[in-house]
Amino acid sequence: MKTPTRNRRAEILEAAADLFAARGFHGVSIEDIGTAVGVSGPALYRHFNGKEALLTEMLLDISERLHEQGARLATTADPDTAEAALDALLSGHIEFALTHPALIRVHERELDNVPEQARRAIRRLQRLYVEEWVTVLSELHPACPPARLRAATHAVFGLLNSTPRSAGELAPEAMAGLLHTMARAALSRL
Amino acid sequence: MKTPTRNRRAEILEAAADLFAARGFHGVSIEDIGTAVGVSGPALYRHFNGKEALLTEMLLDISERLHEQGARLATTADPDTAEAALDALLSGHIEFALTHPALIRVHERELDNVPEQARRAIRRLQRLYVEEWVTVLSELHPACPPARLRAATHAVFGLLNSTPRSAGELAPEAMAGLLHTMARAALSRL
DNA sequence: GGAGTCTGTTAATGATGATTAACATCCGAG
DNA sequence: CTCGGATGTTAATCATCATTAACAGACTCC
Repeated sequence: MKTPTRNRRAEILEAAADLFAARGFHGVSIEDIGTAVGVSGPALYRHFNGKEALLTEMLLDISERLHEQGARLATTADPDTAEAALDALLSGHIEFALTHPALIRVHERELDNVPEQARRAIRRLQRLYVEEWVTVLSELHPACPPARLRAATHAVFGLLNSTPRSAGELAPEAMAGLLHTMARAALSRL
Repeated sequence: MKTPTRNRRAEILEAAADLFAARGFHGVSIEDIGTAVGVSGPALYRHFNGKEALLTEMLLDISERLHEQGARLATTADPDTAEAALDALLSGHIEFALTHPALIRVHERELDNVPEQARRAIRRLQRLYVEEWVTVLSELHPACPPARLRAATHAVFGLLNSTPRSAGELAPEAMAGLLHTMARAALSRL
């Protein structure tokens, strides 16, 4: 029985993400998560070392995906294509946020519940992701100081990550277009 | 002893806001809050009916302040001054977010931990606040469907409320200016 | 100068919840 | 077959917490 095992972990992570997003890390019990995947309670310890370990793996995974995606899409040293790189970053982030609203929410909110060491690793990945944006933006706004570009990047993340809050108001494609337009405009005047 | 009493409640609410913002509602104990204001634990029950009641009052207060502020600043039926009204709404919200980052954070995150009835009241105030923005925006973008304006408003809130996350990167005045500029730009193209 | 209200304090009380123990199944490998 | 590992189950265990009880000082008003 090697193959079915792969799924359990993923199933658990997915269910836990939804629950954490809805009620917060401390608002969800191990038992809740177990129930959500059809097993009950302590069974989760066969797959994770504990509740914190579960959250840690979730956040590390998200941060890695965003960072990796960012590194792939921002690969542009050329000012001519900086515009294109920014559009790619925007589309990538929007796609992720619309596809995985629960993950975005958890990523935004639960870092403090991760044990110190892992938290540092996660923060590093987040920082690297931000720097990818800053690099692209600095080509578009050479005169703008890095601190300002960083703050602007965080602000745009706030805008793009608003998705989970306004869910259902608009169709996904319309929402994607709107977010892209707004973010693009917000970043045009720095 | 009439005067000192007034403070306790405010003190408690303030300390609780900071703690909730930092660790989340379920991550903070009554004892923690007590300690933060220099009394210990059950003393809080002399001022609030319980932990949920405390959070409820906090969120109601925030929602009321934002709504009241919005109603005051958006008072404009005139398309000529819609621009000015929007600027006022922006400045007001930014001022609030920069002055009370903890409150903004709690307001954004903890609604689900409020008991049903109060939650409805809070949601109503939030909805009214959004509608104030939508009203102003609809004068600036008459062709834009309301659902889109609402989504855009939520997105801008996400941008403006990014404050707690990028704290310290920039001086408050610089941050205020940046957020205003970005939000203005984001809302110009709908 | 005492009754009453306000605020606090320190011990229960009772739940809830994370984690671990002890005890089954199932299944593939040899 | 049968041994071992992977997965689960249920019954402890041990903390942490919200909330309530019982008791005490302080200050106001009469």
